[in-house]
Amino acid sequence: MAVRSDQGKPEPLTKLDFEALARFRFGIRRYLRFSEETVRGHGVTPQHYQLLLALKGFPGREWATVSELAELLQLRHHSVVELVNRAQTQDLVERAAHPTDARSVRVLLTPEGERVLGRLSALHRDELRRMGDGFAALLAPDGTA
Amino acid sequence: MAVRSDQGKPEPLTKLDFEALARFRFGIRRYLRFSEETVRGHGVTPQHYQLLLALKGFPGREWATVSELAELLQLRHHSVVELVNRAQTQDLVERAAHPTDARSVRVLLTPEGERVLGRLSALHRDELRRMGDGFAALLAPDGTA
DNA sequence: GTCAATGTATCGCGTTACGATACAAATGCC
DNA sequence: GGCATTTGTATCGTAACGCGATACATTGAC
Repeated sequence: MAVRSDQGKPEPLTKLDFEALARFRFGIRRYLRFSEETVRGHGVTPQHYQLLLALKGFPGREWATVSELAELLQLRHHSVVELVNRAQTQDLVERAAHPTDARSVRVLLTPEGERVLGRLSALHRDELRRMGDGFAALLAPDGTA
Repeated sequence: MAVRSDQGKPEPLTKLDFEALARFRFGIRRYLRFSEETVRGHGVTPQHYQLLLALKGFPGREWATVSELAELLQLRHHSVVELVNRAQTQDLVERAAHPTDARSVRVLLTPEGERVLGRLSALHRDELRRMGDGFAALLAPDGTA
């Protein structure tokens, strides 16, 4: 992979390194593209799907606070607020009082959100299995996998 | 993973399935977030970096046509046109005549684009090695990896 | 030479994430 | 218990970006 160890000043990348990075990026873009077209075909935006998935996929519970979602979705707090607003008008999620902290808000799925997420997640699971090994190969940045 | 085989009508996903999908998505978001902050810190947008990388990472050559880029970046043709326009004003890429097809355009890196890409790609390579196994584990959708 | 197919470019638009800002509740300190 | 600091959520204006619709040039088939 043309790397020494883990120093700050790296030696130049080889053509193969660039190709591997590009392949990896392409794999991600392709998956996200599949996801986008799939979810839009079901009437929701990619952001909505990610929101629903983050809620249902939260370890141990089925809801999350705005701050937690900001971390999971890697967005700013107020971007999540807006996203939740939008999803709420679509009847995909709802807000509820936090049991112990009156500042926080519990964001949780509506039955409709649950239904949509179920359908979409199944399609994503299938696609991931389809990509499966191909995706894993992308992770070998020296192109030898 | 709670799957039968590969039929169209899937059985419902388990909590673990949802968690795995959410983890996978989180991993992607995290990587893209790292990428965005890194490249912006060097004065380019994420789209610019992806464009440069697609050019330099093209197997066998160091340039690509607009159509090829549209496929690699998973964008519409005209979105790529606009992206190339923007990158061109930043002196990151340039257009050149296609040798055999007068309709096509060769998009290639400028020396400046080459420099920027080299620096940024090294950082991405390092980050990927850092995430390395963690990312691979995300790919096991049943959470057992 | 005509015509469909291909490749690139332009324009206007809607969405979305952001920074700046504001407000409410909780926490720590004395 | 009062008060400052921190934490959590929300609002507003803005800029970037990808897209659909559209236009134009070149190629290739016949």
